Amino acid sequence: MPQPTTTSPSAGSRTSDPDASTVERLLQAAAHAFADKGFHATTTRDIASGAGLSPAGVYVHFGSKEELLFALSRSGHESALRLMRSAIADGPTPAEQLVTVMARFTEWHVEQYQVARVVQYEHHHLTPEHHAEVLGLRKEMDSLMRDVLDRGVADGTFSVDDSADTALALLSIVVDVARWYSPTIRRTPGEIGSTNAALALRLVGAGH
Amino acid sequence: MPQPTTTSPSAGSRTSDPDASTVERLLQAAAHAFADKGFHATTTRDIASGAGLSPAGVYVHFGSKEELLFALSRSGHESALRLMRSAIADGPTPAEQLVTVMARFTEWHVEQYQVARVVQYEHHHLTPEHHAEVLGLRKEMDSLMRDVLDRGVADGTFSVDDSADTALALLSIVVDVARWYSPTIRRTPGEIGSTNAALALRLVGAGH
DNA sequence: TCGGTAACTAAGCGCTTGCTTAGTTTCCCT
DNA sequence: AGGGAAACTAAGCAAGCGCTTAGTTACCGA
Repeated sequence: MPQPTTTSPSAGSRTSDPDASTVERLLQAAAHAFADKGFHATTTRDIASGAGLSPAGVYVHFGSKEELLFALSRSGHESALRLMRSAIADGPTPAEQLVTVMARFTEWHVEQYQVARVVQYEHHHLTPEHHAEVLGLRKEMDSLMRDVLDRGVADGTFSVDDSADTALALLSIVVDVARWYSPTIRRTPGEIGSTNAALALRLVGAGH
Repeated sequence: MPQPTTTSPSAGSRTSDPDASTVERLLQAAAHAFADKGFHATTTRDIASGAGLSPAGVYVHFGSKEELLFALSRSGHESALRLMRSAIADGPTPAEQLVTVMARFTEWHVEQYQVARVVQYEHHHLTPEHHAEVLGLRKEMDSLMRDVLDRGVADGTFSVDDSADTALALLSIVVDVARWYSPTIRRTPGEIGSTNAALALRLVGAGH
């Protein structure tokens, strides 16, 4: 009964697009709930009703609540990494790479702020095995950012004391968006993105 | 029976200084557990055994788990605010105020990283009333930082596009320390503090 | 000396949790 | 037409949760 003709089992508080597939709706509902209340404060019943299913319906598609978190966390990390890589590939110079990666990665944190929150703040609730896998992706983000800085230092456009410290600060500015952003804020993703890109240029001494 | 002569009721995993008062030990154990696993993943039994008490012993001193979080969150916010104010009072110029506030506030996030994590990441689990009280303290932090920037812009030492955006980025760099710091890291609080202070000077265009 | 008070524990209550089981419906392949 | 797999629900189980109750111990002022 994929499309019931009359009413759905829990007419309550659906938090996901009713036209999406069941797996997609479960991921959306889980992202919504995990971002809002955190992994442990979210019940499998929250997720089920958010996806328009009975409590048992979750387990047709995912073996556990943690498996849902892992699916969300892994795909979130992968799309963040993909976005960073393509932003860097698009910039001909380190300065343009830095601006593009800061702007687009910031915009992603705003537009996908629920997924971003799960990615940045819920990954330590994964099982040790899943956590280790995701940590590898996080280290890759870090070194992508550091490599941009190192290239800019090498060709003389950037001047930074320590590229690891500076990369961490740049990522802090971006990651923290997922903490403070709320959809009630009136600034657009593009505005926040270009603000952070401009701050990045100052941090690497490329404004002067 | 404040000092049992033989063995304590739960000889298990005490996480707090056994010489401190019971209330102090409860706060320490709660800070430890909330920082490590988050508010909802922490059980009152974790806190009790961390403080060397039976599960019921918590309720002699605190009415609920949330009341413990509130006590921790409020006193944490208050000591953070006190620290910011005194750092600003100690600096004769906006540039020195910025350096001091960034260095000391960063050091606090490192040295008190368990309390800092609770302060920065657990406050949304408070009741609406308690949350509102703490939000007032957080806004005060924000405007303290913005005021430093505005004074530096006014006297010509800083050049920033938007003091609110820049203040947010500066606080992001500091707050994010509570996310990434771990006691296994070999850098000292002083080193991390002066790194962040130097980054701050670059962000406000005071390095020239 | 002794009554009151505060700090504490053993036991457990009622509820919610993650997840399972057994069964129903729908659809598709032959 | 009819058999089987897949998607789903109703009901509920065992465990763990926050917190309470009833009682014990230790201490302190009169």
